[in-house]
Amino acid sequence: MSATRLLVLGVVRMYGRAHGYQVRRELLSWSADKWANVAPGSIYHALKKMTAERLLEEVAADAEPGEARGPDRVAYRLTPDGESEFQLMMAKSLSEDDQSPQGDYRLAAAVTFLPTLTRAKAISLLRHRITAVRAQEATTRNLVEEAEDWGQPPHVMELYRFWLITVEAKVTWLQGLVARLAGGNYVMADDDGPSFGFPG
Amino acid sequence: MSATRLLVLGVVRMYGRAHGYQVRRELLSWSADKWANVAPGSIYHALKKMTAERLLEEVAADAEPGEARGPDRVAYRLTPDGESEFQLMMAKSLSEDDQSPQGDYRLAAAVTFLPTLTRAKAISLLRHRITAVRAQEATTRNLVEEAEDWGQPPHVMELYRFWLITVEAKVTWLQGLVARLAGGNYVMADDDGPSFGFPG
DNA sequence: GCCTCACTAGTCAAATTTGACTATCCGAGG
DNA sequence: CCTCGGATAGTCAAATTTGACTAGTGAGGC
Repeated sequence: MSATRLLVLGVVRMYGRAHGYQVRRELLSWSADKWANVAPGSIYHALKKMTAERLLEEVAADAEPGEARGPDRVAYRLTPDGESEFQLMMAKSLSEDDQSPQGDYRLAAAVTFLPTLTRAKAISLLRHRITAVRAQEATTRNLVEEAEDWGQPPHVMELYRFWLITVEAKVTWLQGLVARLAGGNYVMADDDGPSFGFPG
Repeated sequence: MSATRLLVLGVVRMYGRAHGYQVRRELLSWSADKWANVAPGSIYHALKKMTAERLLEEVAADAEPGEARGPDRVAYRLTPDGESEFQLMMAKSLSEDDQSPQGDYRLAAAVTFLPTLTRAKAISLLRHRITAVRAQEATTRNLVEEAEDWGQPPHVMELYRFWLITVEAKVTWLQGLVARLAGGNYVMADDDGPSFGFPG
């Protein structure tokens, strides 16, 4: 659903085992408080919610050498359900463009974890999205071209124009990204070599 | 703060006197549930909140001829405070680009009410925003060009690219809008002729 | 006359988000 | 030894958002 869920799940997954503050720090270091909504409370909430949904499970925090500090320190890791939910959320966030306010933040979150997918999968999901966005683009272009007759105050066309130019930009970027992926950029889950992808 | 507040305040202002369902219908007819977050509950909440803040006041609903239907039907209208708050929100929403998730929805909401401003004011506010967005554009462009060194996994650059292309699109549109305004398009608050602007 | 359907108008509990606030530990400086 | 700042780790009440649900009214069909 929300970008926060995907981000939190993804960060725990990438650490293998993480407690709340670790996730929080990581997300802050990505400035994710800016482009998604990740206030501290939301993170802890997401962790608990997903634990209740059996996507995460609590594990004893590693008592790291020489550390017995501070509060409780519950750590989390993904369950098998969490792993499939993560794959599902990635697929949806990359491929579906639900022109809702949050759509782009989910997209951005998913791109963060892009190397966790195989190259072919990533390309296929993004192509799916391109189709969807293209359809929107066409609809909006029509709106802009025929809006005059439509009984709406003329300045409303500016909104359509704004939408259109945004959507065009998105298509351009998506196509570029697909091209770069197809051209072998980035180390994906099915590549070898120095892996920046996160181990499962 | 939120786009909803501006939308609700603006719709009440444009009707002069409106009850909740009127606002809701109007906003739905703008598909504002898609590009801002206007669920029914938020609208009624905003109305009550702003009433508590003395931006709106309750007035007896016009008992329109032959109607005594349904529930309570409280109507609202702007107080003087509400009027200045509206002007303030318009100014902020148009001129400040707080790269937060909600920034663009506020912008869109404000554009909806653009003709309530004088031409000069609208142009000046938008120019201010262009400056701010340009600064962001430069920052992001740097990020894209120097990201390699930055110790981040390379695919993260795609995020920057996405941000950059979005920001570029926004600048293009803003400049176009300013040009159209400067060229005399749209009937603004200080124009005469068949006014589509909303009477104060 | 009665039933259904759609529109009108709004309520409310539950879910979520916010961000200021609490509390612990560590190291440096005095 | 004491204290003060900063990082660590998280909590919690309040604010906000969500959207399914309630309930009155009129029009049209049978």
